[in-house]
Amino acid sequence: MKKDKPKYKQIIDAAIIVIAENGYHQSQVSKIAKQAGVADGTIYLYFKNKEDILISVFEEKMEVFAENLKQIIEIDASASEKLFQMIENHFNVLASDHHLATVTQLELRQSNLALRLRINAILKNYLVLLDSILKEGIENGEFNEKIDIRLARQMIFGTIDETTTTWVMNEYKYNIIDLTPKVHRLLLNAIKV
Amino acid sequence: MKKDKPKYKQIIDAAIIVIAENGYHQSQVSKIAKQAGVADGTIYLYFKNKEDILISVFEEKMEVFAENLKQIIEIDASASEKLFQMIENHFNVLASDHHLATVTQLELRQSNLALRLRINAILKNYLVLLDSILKEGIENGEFNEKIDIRLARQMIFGTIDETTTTWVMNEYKYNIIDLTPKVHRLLLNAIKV
Amino acid sequence: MKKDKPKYKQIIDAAIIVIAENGYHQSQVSKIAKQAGVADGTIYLYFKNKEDILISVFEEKMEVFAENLKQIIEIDASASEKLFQMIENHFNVLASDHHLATVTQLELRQSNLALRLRINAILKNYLVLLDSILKEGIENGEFNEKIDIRLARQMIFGTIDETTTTWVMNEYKYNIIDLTPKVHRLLLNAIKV
Amino acid sequence: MKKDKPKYKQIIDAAIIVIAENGYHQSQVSKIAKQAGVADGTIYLYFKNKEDILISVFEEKMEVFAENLKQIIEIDASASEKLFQMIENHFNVLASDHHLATVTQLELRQSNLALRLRINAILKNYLVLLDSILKEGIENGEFNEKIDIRLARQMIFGTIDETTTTWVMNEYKYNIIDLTPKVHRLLLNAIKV
DNA sequence: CATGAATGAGACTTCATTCAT
DNA sequence: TATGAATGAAGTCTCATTCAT
Repeated sequence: MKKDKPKYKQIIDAAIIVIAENGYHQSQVSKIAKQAGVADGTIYLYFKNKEDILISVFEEKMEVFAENLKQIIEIDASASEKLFQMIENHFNVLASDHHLATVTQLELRQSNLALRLRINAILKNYLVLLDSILKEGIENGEFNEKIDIRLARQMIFGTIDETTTTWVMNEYKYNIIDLTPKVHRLLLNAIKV
Repeated sequence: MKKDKPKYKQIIDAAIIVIAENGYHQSQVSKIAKQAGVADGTIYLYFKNKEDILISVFEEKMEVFAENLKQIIEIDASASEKLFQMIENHFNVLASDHHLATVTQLELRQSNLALRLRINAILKNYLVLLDSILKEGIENGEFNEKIDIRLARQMIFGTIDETTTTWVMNEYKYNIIDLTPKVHRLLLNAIKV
Repeated sequence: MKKDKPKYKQIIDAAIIVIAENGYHQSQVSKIAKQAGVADGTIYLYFKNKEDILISVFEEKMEVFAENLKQIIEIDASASEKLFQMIENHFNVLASDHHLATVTQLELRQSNLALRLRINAILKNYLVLLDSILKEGIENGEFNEKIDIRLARQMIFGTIDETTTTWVMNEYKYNIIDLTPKVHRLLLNAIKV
Repeated sequence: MKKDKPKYKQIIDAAIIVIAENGYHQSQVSKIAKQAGVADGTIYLYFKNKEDILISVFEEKMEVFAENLKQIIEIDASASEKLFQMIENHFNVLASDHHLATVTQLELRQSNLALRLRINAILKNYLVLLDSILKEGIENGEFNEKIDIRLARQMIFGTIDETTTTWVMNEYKYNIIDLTPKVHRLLLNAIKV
């Protein structure tokens, strides 16, 4: 499996650094290769093309979110508590890696539509997990049974995303993790019974 | 004033069509000129450069949102009702011009960071108006005085944006205007007393 | 006669100023028109095309050199004295109009080959007059009869030109008129008996 | 070192041929690449931009003049003899490569001012060597101690340049090398005791 | 005579990808 | 596996000139 070879991760990590520091349109394959300490051609032994690098960057990192979220779902707690954990986790991961935050919130969005559609497909797994929290909350009477799950999911994701992007655009001036309780309360208000 | 000359609007409208139909990166100046029925060089009598066309597209169209929102604010109605109108207006404008919807929700986001920052500056006016609805609601006791206005604004905008983008990505399969009551109720729940 | 109309000279003078201040490649027709206080199209009522403006600039100004030189030739003086006057006159004209000096020594040389060949044709008249000074000097025994007139002319013109260009490139730091005696002595040495 | 790679010289030589045959303004990078037998992009592996090609052309070729002149200075001969050799060498190099002659005397002068200033800086080395011949002649009593070295240098260079340009403009109709004795005698007269 | 809005051809440079070593 | 030199397609913008008013 290519993904397990050291150079694969080496290139992914190099890509995040290069994109965060130079911006999407200034992140040439040669720059990524240099940062990764390999030759340009070597990139193509591990990735089909440039787009494949970017998708893989997203894939690898979304996995972290999804992994964490899976664990959160499995803990023994209320749906509301799980929602809290989810928000906190989201903020935590990005707060601990500003390069990653810049890349996912700003730079990767400049990619072409095709890439963004593929990224959305990856995101879907994350959103499905979010759905399961919502369903659980409705079933156990924590959340209002009348809410439209799809809309609620879009609200939650839209709010987290907008909050994070604003934080990145403000150059991490404040600690985004501190926003968790407020964001949680706001969203909970919207969906609770 | 250049903006009042017919060719100015002609080019703006052509740009929206070309970008919506070809995608951001396949919208060459020559294509826009052809669609507008002018020579390539004529574009540069009305716009400084290609980026200037895109900013102007956004500026011109955001004006519509902002204008409408200003009128909404001035009507004699509750803050809740104004919020409803705002959401409905947002959906209305984009539902009535799918080209515009595609451009603002998908294509323009592929622009480089510099352009996006300028677009954000334009958006600010819109967000300021949204703030005033929130303030009014808090003052007259409709909305919870404990809510953080900035967060509430990010939630509202994030939700509307995410909802609209999902609708565009689903190729306008359903009527987004119909979502207004549900979206409104959800958001209102989050902020009402 | 077009040349006698006020706008003709107006445009010629504007061209010199614009070229001197902006450089050859930054001297668009529209800039010259603006400086002359006429519309772009008006230029084409007086000049066939842009090249025609530049040739006319040269023609008009070379006329001054040639006129002066003709008078110098006609005065009652030795050939050596006439050579002195010629050098002095050349330096005088350019020293009294730095814009003109910049244009003839630096900017006009960037024109294309075709234009430069036409300029050379105009120069010929000037060189013919120089030839007549040389012939006179040889005939009356002032200059060495063995010198090759064509070569001597090239030396004299080459020296004056190189001297002037150096002065312009040094941004008129010193007074070029003061060089006249030294230049004269040097050239005279080369051709005297 | 890029300059030592075969393609570097290949491109320089191609540039001289293309410029001589098509003129400065008709020498597109693609033409030079084609003549050199490489892809357009390859040019940019060896040169920063188009201007860099032109400067390098001049640099490479001026080196020949300067190298030869250095050897001339070192030979055991009178300053007058060295001056002769210098003139002859100058004529020899250009007579043996008409393409080069056209490029240096006519085409390269159409370049913009910035490029010409850089070319002048390269020329300076050549002029410094010429100065040392003059100084030597003055010290050993061959040349008049009263001459102004800078002026004498400008005369010598101006004369050689004007002579060569005239020859090129006359399309090499006569053998410029044959002019050496006459030019030498003329210039020597000007500066000898 | 004068205007000035409109035209449209034309070239430098970048960079993802390949392939011989 | 790994290299890195070479490829070549593709697009923005300028500006001399025209012509309807």
